[in-house]
Amino acid sequence: MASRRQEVLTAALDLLEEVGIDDLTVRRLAQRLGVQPGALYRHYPSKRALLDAMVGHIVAGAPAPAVPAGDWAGHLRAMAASGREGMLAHRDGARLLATFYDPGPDAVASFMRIVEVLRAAGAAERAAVVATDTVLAYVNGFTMEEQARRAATPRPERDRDFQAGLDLIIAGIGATLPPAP
Amino acid sequence: MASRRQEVLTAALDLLEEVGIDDLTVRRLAQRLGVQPGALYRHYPSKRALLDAMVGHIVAGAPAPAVPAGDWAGHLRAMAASGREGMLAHRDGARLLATFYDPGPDAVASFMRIVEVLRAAGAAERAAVVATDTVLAYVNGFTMEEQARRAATPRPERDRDFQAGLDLIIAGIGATLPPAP
DNA sequence: ACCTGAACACCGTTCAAGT
DNA sequence: ACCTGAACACCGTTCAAGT
Repeated sequence: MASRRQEVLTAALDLLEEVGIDDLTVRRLAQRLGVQPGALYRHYPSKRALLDAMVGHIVAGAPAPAVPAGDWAGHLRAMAASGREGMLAHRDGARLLATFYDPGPDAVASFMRIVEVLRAAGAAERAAVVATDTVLAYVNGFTMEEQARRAATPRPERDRDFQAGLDLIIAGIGATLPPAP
Repeated sequence: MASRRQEVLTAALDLLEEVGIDDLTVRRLAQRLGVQPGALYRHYPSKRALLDAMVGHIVAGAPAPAVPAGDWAGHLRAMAASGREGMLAHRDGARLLATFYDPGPDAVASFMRIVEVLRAAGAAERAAVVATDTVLAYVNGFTMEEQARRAATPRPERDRDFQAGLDLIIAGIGATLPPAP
């Protein structure tokens, strides 16, 4: 069922967990698959292409949960949480995303969905884009730093701090919106 | 006057500008200095140490400008602007910082200064730390993405968007502070 | 369709030896 | 103090040839 291409990708994701991105090597991956290094180029045209596929798998694996239609803050929180979760779920996930993430049509679509939700709440087009971009930048910056440090602080504290910063941004966005009916 | 160690560092920073971080190689650097690769290890114990020194030079080169004592928002803006500026001033600056930045005593001190300014404005200790961390995460996340895209949008627009997002966060922080006398 | 064998042009790092 | 020469253990990638 699983194509050889799939198996290579899965092995690469496993290897990432074991050795981290710096030691994720074409040759090591080949060894783990019991194959010569050059053989992998049948399945992916370059290491870069493999890393792109890994990133695609990571972002696809963190779908935003359903949120009530009118709840713009809930949408923002859901996007933020699923973005952070997707990165934290994999060793060096944030660095991998930051270095190799090229937003595909799905990412653009989910970005636009958030913008629409904010527009529906009364935000002007530009304000909605700025707000969405700001939350995104915060999520990436926070998670990057969080994962770079060697987990000095326990997870519940980090969750609390993440939420606190996000609430600050959401409060700022809320102040620019017309009051709810 | 300039030590050899300094000259190596300067050459490395020049090379970064020319070829980018991915092609910044010990061997290329040696060639540029007219020297054998191994010779560089007299001056820096490892490539990693060299990169750390480059990061130190970049962060030191972006000092925050003076700001009126009571102006907490001005302090936040100054920190944000100088952080972004320092990264944008060098090719791959954001990626370099994100990957090799280990905050030294200077960075901690300037972080604490901002926290103090917020405390003086009436913020509780934790709220002040959260606010400072949030701005920092935003700056890093925004600049990272800004530099990753191949400068599709012109600089003035990017400045405007950066400011707009920052203002959102500052508005959120302001809402948690007691009103100014 | 998938892999081997073998090469090519590179890496970072070490270390005796030279001046 | 600084550098050479030479090696070591690696990289990513290509490609004819095999099954």
